[in-house]
Amino acid sequence: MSPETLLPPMAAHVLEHGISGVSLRPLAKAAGTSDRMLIYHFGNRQGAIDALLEYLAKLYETGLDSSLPEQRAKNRRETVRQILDVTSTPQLQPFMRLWWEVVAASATGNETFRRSAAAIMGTLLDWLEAHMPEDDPDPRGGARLLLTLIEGSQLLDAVGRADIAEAGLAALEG
Amino acid sequence: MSPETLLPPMAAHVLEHGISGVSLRPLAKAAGTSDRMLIYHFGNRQGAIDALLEYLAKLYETGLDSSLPEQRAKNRRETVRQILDVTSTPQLQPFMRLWWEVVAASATGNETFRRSAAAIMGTLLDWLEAHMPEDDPDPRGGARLLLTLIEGSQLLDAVGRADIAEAGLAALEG
DNA sequence: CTACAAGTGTAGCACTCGCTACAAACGACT
DNA sequence: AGTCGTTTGTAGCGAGTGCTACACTTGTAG
Repeated sequence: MSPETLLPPMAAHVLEHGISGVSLRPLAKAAGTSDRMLIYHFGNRQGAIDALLEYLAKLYETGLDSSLPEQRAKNRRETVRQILDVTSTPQLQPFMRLWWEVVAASATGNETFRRSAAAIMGTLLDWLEAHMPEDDPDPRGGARLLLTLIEGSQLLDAVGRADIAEAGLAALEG
Repeated sequence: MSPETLLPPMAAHVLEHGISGVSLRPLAKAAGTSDRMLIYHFGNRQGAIDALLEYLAKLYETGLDSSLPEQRAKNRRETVRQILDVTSTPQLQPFMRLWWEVVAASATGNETFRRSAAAIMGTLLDWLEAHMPEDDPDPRGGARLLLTLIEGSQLLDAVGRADIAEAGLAALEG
């Protein structure tokens, strides 16, 4: 069984059980193989995690790309909504839970996780810049403002204070 | 040795090594005692973590309160700056690393962590509402907008994209 | 057919984990 | 002096950890 065949079921496992503290034996079982084989294919535990992270990031970005609407919104608030509506979807919740693990690991200085996180932020920023309202006076700065707001909203949602982000968004001009 | 005496060195340990995956023996060693005694005082590992979390939240809130400036800023951007300047201080970095662990645990549904996180957001929101610019047209909504921005900025900082938050903040009106 | 590399199963090592059983020391009170 | 509840040390259990040694099969190339 090749690593490529292994990755999808492994990804499903970490999406359900978390990635930062995942251990080899349950991970291998989820992929129908043994810890012995994971080490063989990925070198060591960290290698497996790195491969998983790369695979999941790709999976997330393509999934996001296909879910986000094509047309631009007519104001900034709606542009934010376009992203939040997609990322709050139930089937993306496992990815969001993973996201917080990635952020936490990034904050401790883990370079693999940080690269992954920075790349995802880059992707989102690109999408935002390309989907700012037609008449926006400052698409470049505006996109960065909105990305900051989006991440803050997702955080407040994660800790059960979505109400704050909701009211904050309502107070955004335009 | 009472639990109250134990908590400060234990808190120092988790501030350095993380709290979500902390194990009893190193934690006990940091406090000059044994795993045996931690179980005795806190019942079990979760009890120790809960007590630590409560202690650390209090510590953080009082530290923040004393570090934040008294007087109001003259515009929203400066209000945000007041908080970001404090939380980006080197000596608060361990608390920020802990914060991401708390958020990640909250996202997985851990109620202890979520309560703690929600309380901290409440404290911050209260401070913001009380420190909005004098002439702000919508202090209530504005404070919520700024809290969302602040959390987003901290996240982007954690993943090494502080540049995005910086530019986003610059694009904020007022 | 043979030789060799890639892949895989079994067993196990040395370690850490949370937690407990048991017993001893200790101080306060009668 | 004796009794009793609180606190502490020692030892260890059963489970899980990452990883390795060794033997074996399998597919492929000469």
